[in-house]
Amino acid sequence: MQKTIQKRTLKTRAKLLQAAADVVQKNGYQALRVEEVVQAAGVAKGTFFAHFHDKDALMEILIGEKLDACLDQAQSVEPPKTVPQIIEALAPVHDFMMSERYVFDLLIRYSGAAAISEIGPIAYCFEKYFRIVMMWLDQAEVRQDVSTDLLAEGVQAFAIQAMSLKFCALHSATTFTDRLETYLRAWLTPAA
Amino acid sequence: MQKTIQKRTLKTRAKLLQAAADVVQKNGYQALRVEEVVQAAGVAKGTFFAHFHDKDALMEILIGEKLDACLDQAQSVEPPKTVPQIIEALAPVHDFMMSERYVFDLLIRYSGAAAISEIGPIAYCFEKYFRIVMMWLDQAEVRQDVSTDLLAEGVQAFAIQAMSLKFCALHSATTFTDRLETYLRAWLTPAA
DNA sequence: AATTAAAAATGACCACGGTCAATATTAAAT
DNA sequence: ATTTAATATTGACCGTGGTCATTTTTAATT
Repeated sequence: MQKTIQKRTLKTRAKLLQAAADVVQKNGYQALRVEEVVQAAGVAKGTFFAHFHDKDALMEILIGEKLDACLDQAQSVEPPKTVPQIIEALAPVHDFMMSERYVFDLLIRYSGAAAISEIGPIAYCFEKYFRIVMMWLDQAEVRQDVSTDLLAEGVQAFAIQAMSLKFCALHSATTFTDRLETYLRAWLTPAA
Repeated sequence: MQKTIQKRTLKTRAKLLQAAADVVQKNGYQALRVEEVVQAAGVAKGTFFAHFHDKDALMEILIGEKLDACLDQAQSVEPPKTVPQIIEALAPVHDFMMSERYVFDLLIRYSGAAAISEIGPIAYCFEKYFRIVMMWLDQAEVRQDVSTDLLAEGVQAFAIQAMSLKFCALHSATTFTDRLETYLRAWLTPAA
């Protein structure tokens, strides 16, 4: 006999994911308790950890799914060509990333998290973010002296920087959008 | 009678900090347990939380102190003028920031953490990092079309990006230094 | 020296994430 | 239909961060 997945397994997993989504819906990601999820799903606590390595693994899935949807939304509009257009197009993505401190922290923590040959849902999203921006930049009015790969990586770095500062009381005089615009103008269209 | 600080308080606090430093010395930051610290200090657990709001608050102090020392070290050398020199000068700082995944995560989490009118030790260090880099850039061979403020913020953003990717199995083909050099050349000396 | 009220220390207790040996269920083989 | 071995579920239990009512200590006042 070899490893076969029972139908029950898929059902239980679906119940857990649904229950978790419901719990998040009610009080946000930060407030989620494993105990609450298993009660809502009608299973024992041990079952949870048979399906997800730890609480973070569940969060990665939930947040990853949502972020993926935001990226699809960003990709569905007309490809932006200027800095303000790029920022506007990415707004749904950035808004979700900043929606909760907890979400932002988890995203950063798992942004590059990948065991060998097994990329996590959040790392996958960061790759997708990168690819989308790169495709835009290929057709946009930006500097041509460096590769679009590099430019796209920079956009990501600056977006994260601007989001970090958004959570900081000290620097909150400037808005996220204004700050990101300043960064990206200097990065994408230097010596203007 | 008004709030007066007893001599005992300072002594206990010093004992806790010394004990914590010893514990970190032995097994690193990640492995530190509050229970171990209070035992080494010879006080009760409750005392710990009378002195520090939570475990993170202690970590902020310990890691902040160390990072501050690294920044002093960076500042003690001849002001760098080129990108490779800047990277070399910052090496002690970056090395410490990347020394443990736990350290890096905590640094990011508290990089902008500041209650109104009370800046934390780590946020203070990020300010210091920023000021040092800004001073260097004022005298360095870099682009002049944007402010050194902005350039220094960018250096920080790219350094964090490069460090994040360093912890990622996927992108580990390129070294941290090489990646940061690519970023900073494009950022500080565009259209070359 | 005795009194006293603020300040500090204590440790039993709780919350919550995570473990694992024991039990129950599934589905393939007979 | 029965057996059987892999697979899934269970819930008591543990580790560790954090709380708080109670007790002890300090230092100013009489």
